[in-house]
Amino acid sequence: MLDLSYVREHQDEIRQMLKTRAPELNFDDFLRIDTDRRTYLKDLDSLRAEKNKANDQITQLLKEKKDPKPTIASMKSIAQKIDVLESKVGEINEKLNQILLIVPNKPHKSVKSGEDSSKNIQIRQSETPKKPDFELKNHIELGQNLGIFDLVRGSKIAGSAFVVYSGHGARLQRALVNFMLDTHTKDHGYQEFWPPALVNRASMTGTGQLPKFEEDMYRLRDDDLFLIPTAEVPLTNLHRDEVLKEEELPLKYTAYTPCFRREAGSYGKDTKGLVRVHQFDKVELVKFCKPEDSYEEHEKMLKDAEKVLELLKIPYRVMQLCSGDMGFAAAKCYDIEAWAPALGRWLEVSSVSNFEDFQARRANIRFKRKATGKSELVHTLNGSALALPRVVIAILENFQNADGSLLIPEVLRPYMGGLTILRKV
RNA sequence: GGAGAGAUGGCUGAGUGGCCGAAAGCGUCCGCCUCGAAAGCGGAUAACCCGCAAGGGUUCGGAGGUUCGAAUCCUCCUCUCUCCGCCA
Repeated sequence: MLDLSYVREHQDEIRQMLKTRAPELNFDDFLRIDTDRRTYLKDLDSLRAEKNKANDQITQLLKEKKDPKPTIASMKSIAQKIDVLESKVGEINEKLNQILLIVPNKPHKSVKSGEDSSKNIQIRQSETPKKPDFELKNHIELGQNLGIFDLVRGSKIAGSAFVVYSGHGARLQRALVNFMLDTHTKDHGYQEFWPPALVNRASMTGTGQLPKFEEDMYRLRDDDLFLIPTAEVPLTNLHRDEVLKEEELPLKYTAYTPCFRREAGSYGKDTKGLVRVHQFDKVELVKFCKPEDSYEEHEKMLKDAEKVLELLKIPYRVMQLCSGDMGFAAAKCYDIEAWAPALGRWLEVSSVSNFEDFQARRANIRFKRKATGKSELVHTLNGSALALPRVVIAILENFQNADGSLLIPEVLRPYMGGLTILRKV
């Protein structure tokens, strides 16, 4: 959510931003509603001041044992006027808030403007992926041959785009989760959490999934709960409606959770194998920090996420997203993409975003600044580190041998009971 | 699922119709003291909205209602705690 007075004072900038990021929004309507609201609010304030004065008079009269009847009568008529105006203001507030909640964040000045991913900028690349001297099998064939996951049965027990891992594949999930969590807690100083996978409407609104993207979420209608699409939601909402202490910032949190995405409207895209599934596992990083630190913390978080791929020795590149390719709530975003040689594609395995105060304003997350004694909104950041299925794809396709066996990345071996190579069953 | 109790500032907690934006304590900040600190003493300290300011307004879990007037009374909702039931 943007700051209303900022919007008011930077109309041209916001109008320009909405053109690319939310063309369906009628900005003039919005401004008109805002003006109306301010007019009514002023009237309401002065009426209330009158009422309060009358109220004091009544108190005084009662104390002096004089007759308060005439003052009570005039106060009654003021109260009626207030009632009318209050309901009007209530309606307007509702309208304004509804709009404000679907206005996307404005990109940071370092973000290039552009329509889609073609305008993204490559920041760096770990190494040039090397071409093997044998014919590569894709991850689906490898996975099936090695017996580590089963899409047909996933589809039988849940539906299409659900997967069941088995045997060494199941253990690989566990290994990846533990490896990633250990890396972030021991080497990068994040505090570990194990949050609920179901959250309420307020939480989903706080991080920006609602109200705009309700269609993309799995929802439990009877209880009005939502399956989390990412651990960002519960982790960020840990501090919803809280005032943090300046000296405890930045807070660095990490969690493994399953993630659930309906992927409504994306049928036909990436339908192959593990690239896009409805339920997947992910280790997430979340930070709360002071506004002046957020861009530095953003770069650090990116490095923390990259480190996982470095350790796994998976080729990757870092892209900076252009304005049109960024998510709704982000002010700046990097994607990390892992190389999948058999698919011949870079696969997004992480998205590292700085939301500035966009989520903090929605979720009311503040900190008390010592120098001023005032509370301010924090900046929130998050990044995947990493999403598992595409990492599995990258491992399978990069570490396969000519005979169809799979080399286990060195850092994972301790988590796989010392297993170094996975052979056909 | 049933019965009862509760929700007040950064935190704990008093307040049962007007003198309450709210006692007290903790915490925090400033000053005194000290070589410095601790302790002690004195003072300040909720958030938000409108306004250049003076000032005005809103907010006691949320939404309605009663009343001239609600933290306080009534209704509904949410959450927390205790007991019972069920259960991994």
